[in-house]
Amino acid sequence: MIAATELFAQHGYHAVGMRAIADAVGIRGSSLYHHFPSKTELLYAIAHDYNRAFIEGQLADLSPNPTHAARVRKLVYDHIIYFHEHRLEEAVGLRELQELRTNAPEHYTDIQTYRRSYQDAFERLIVEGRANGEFECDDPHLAVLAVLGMVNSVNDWYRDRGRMSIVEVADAYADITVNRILGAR
Amino acid sequence: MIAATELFAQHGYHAVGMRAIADAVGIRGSSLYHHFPSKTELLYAIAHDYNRAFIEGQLADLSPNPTHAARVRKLVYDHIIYFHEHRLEEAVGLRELQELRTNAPEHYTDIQTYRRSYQDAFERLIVEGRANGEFECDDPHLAVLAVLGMVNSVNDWYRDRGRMSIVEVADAYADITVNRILGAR
DNA sequence: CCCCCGGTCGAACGTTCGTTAGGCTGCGAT
DNA sequence: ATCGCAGCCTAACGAACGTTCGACCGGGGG
Repeated sequence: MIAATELFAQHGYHAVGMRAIADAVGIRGSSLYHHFPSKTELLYAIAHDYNRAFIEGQLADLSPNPTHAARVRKLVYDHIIYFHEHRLEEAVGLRELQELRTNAPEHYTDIQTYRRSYQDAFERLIVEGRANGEFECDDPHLAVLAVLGMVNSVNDWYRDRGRMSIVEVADAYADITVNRILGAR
Repeated sequence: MIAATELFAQHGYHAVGMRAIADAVGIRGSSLYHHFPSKTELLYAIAHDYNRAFIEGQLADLSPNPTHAARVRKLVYDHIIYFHEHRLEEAVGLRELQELRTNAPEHYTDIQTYRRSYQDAFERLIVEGRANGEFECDDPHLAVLAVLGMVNSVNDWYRDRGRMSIVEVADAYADITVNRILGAR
């Protein structure tokens, strides 16, 4: 399954055949059907496992952080680190969702539910932080979308051999999110 | 070509066959080869025309704006409006670039040059604005990447029947960019 | 009037696609 | 010792893929 993830991430779902995936793990194409009932289900398995692991990990342990600002900072920081470590799954999970939408709608809505719960939790954090005076922010809903767009785009340009390390980027983006976009006092 | 753009945007480059494109314009698959020498070149034509039109339009008339803050605001605002009006081309131009990268590298670098010139112009604006005291911003390069990620993600969630109109979103994002991320005084 | 040629067509090329069917092998449980 | 079964295999299915070829059709210029 991780072989399929790499191939999907690199070439795209439709550009990779079952035989190519099988080659990557040293078996024949037909043998894949003993592990996954169809190519679509294989894609779903990748996207589902990845989203589930990411979101459950992210939402698990926010309470130890004393302030909402610290929680948001940790959320953004961990988000970027996790996305970088799992950038292949992420590329598949985002780019090929359209495929699930048209070929397996119930699996699509399933994954959308996960993503939505993450976005909602994030927004709740901002609303609460604004209510107790930590944040100064006109539109929490829009702020979440802006922040998520920002952090999700890191993998589009970040390269390991670049000017900054990934932890420096994560730190800087967490700063921008909390101190700038959310206007923490 | 606009028919091909719609199909590529909706289903992805590899999921759409030449015969499907031909059907959409009322001819047979083989007739397409009198207009484009190959499927790859058709994709390139779409991506190239779109990127060229967008970037030349964006960088044309910034000088009338008095301050750098006003220029950045207009850039972000127009960027979002344009991306929304041409969201199909944009989806193709971004998502299928990988295809050009592996199948037609010289066309890929060609388009990357366009995108890079846009990013550089944006960054220059921020550097200058910081130099004359309009902006307060630690890392202009990172700020550009953050802003571009933010504005490029609008089409992933924006729907015409939603809470806000596209001009309201463009306004709000321009505000966030100038007043928050760039810390305009 | 005829000729040229851009545009379209049907047919076919060889390849690859996702998927199925049936058979072989080797291991763990009974 | 025997059974069941997971896992892999080869072979094949019909369909679709990108692309090429040669022919035909219609209209504008000589």
